[in-house]
Amino acid sequence: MAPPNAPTVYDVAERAGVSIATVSRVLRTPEAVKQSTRERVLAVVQELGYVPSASARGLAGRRTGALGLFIPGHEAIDDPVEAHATGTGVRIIDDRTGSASRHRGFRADYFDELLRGAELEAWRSGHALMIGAGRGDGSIDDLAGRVDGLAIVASTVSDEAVERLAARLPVVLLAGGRNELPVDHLAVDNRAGMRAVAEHALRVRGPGAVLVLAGPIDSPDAEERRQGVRDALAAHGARLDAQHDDGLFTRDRGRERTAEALAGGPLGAVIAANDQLALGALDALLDAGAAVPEQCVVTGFDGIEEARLARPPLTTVAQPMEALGRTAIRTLLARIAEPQRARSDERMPVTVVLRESCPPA
Amino acid sequence: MAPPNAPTVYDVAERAGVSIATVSRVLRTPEAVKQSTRERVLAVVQELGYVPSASARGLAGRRTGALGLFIPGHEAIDDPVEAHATGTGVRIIDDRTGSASRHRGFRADYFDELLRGAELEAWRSGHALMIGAGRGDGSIDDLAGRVDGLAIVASTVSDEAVERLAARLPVVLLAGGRNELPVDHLAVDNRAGMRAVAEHALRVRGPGAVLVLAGPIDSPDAEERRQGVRDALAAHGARLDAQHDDGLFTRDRGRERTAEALAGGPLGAVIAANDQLALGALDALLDAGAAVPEQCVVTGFDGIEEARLARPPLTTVAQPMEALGRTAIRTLLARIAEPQRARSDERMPVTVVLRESCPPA
DNA sequence: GCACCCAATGTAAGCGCATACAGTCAGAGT
DNA sequence: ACTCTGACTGTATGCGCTTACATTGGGTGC
Repeated sequence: MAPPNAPTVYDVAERAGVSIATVSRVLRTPEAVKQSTRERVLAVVQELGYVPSASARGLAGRRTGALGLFIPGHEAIDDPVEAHATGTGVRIIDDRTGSASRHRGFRADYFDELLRGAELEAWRSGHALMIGAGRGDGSIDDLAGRVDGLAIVASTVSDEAVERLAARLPVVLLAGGRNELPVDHLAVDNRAGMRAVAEHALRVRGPGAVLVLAGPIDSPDAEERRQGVRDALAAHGARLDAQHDDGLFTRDRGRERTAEALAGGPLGAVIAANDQLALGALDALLDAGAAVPEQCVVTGFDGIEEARLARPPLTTVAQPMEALGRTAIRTLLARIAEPQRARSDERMPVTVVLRESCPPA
Repeated sequence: MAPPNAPTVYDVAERAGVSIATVSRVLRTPEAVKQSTRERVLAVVQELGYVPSASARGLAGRRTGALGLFIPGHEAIDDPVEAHATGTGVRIIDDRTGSASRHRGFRADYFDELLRGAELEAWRSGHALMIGAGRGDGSIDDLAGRVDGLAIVASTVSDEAVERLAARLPVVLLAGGRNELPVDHLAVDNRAGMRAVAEHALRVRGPGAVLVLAGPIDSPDAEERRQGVRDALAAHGARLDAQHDDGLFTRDRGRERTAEALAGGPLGAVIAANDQLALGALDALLDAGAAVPEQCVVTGFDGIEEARLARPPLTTVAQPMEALGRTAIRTLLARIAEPQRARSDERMPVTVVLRESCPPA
């Protein structure tokens, strides 16, 4: 069922009555081979089911023909549906409320599109795409040995590792605000996007206080968004009665902090640094019986699918994930083509998506 | 920024004052090297930022250390949010109803988990995971040349291509009912799952007719599910007044057919072969003012996220996608370890998830 | 003190392919 | 008829690593 008898150039060459160089040429530079020869060789290739070894090709050609994308690792699995998968037969569970989340949120919503964009662009350029998920610097080394260029989602790997890798192959860093490293950098316009949505929220907010859920203090992205909120607050006149929370990027955090704030008085707006926090805020507001958006408007950031499907649909700032993926690959290709070009530091535009949770004025 | 000066074993060996064989041993079989030597070599590896070339290793070792997963290709991109991504700055759009879908449904909901499972398992076994998306037999050849084993989602590649590849390396076919090919096969228990959910639907159905949305006639999966419905109908007494539709797997199809059926009289149950169809049925029922589940119950199949978030939440049969991914890799590893083992043909269990659209009795 | 053995390391031979370089040969030019 | 040119094709080398086999040198047992 799986004999390790893969044919090589030698087999093809012998059978076609040519040298291995000709076989190689037929595959790499077909126009350099006489048509009759080419056809004969291709026929043998077909007949033998010959597939060139990427290893040999990579070694001889000093390039692997693959590009890498390194994303944060998966969370542990803890899924009631999945857990069953070890048994047999059919199991029936009661999940009437649809609460049995499959614990994937972040990954599926955020990275799948990135991956799609990257893969599409890699394919266009004739490269394969190899993805790796962050599980320590070791795993990225493994990836690095297999590719001609590497796109790394920020915060998955230490700065030192990035620098070390960058000395070996083209690297582009994705997202994250930092860009002190001597590598190409690609991010979204967190600050402007956040400012835009925050200004809108402040403009249409209800009568209560403003709550800012600003996210982790050690996240460069969160920091830029925080700055965007400051811009918006400043633009709306000196000091607002804004409450502020620095913390996790989780839905639970959003719910807790919003509930706490509500205990201190009515809220007129919740401005969250990501969609998870905003969804948590929605949870708390609905629990407390506060009408969204009539009494309190809510905004998020990221544009995950769950925000769209929330009730009410969540106003947010959509990141162009697919475009990010595409651009990351393009940046990589540009550097591969021209190693000495100036370090790029691109910002991708974002889109404020106005939905029911904070509708147009 | 990207000097092509990657250090090799020779550099490390020279600097550490050993032979390249010793360097290789330190990395492959550390226990075979004296501790003092090992430490000296590792120090140099660290210092030079040495990363072994996967190509050279693959060529010399006759294995790439990578496994492949081949999934259906991406759909064309047609996304109002994404389309903006070529400009700059911040754009604002009005999507109050949350209808600006990002056109990813299938991919994100279905394959991300598969990918996660596969990757997790590959990582555990010390393999890298390479994913490829179906764009013709050519692209899978490219993948095949890079990996030690290949998991292929059925219906992405022709049977001939699968056979050809299987002659070269271990292959496992995922999903799909067919299994005539001489390769390992892995699927879910479509029939039993469908029978279980259909029996439940028939048991709790409303007073109207039963509509079966059976999916494409050329899909092996759909055929198995169709059989499951037949089983359920038979178990519920000979002939039911069931209407039947064979066709696409899309939401629009579900909506259309359900609307047509409703025009002919009230429905008591809609049993769909996948979640997209079921969601379409929900659309049509809500349009028509039919109460779900009071008047008509609805069931789907797959367990995509959107089913959980639908209103009402959709009763469905969840596939253990992550477990499928894991098992696919395990199957591959088993065959790599023992090429002559018997062809495996495993069925994974499914979970009927009862939600509001067809609640427990 | 000598033959032996084993642990540690070195030597050398490829792995399958790309490619620089060296033919070969038919037709063009003189 | 002879050289020259260019289109094709063959020869030979090496990419960076793994690994079978050879070598070395210190114990061990007698």
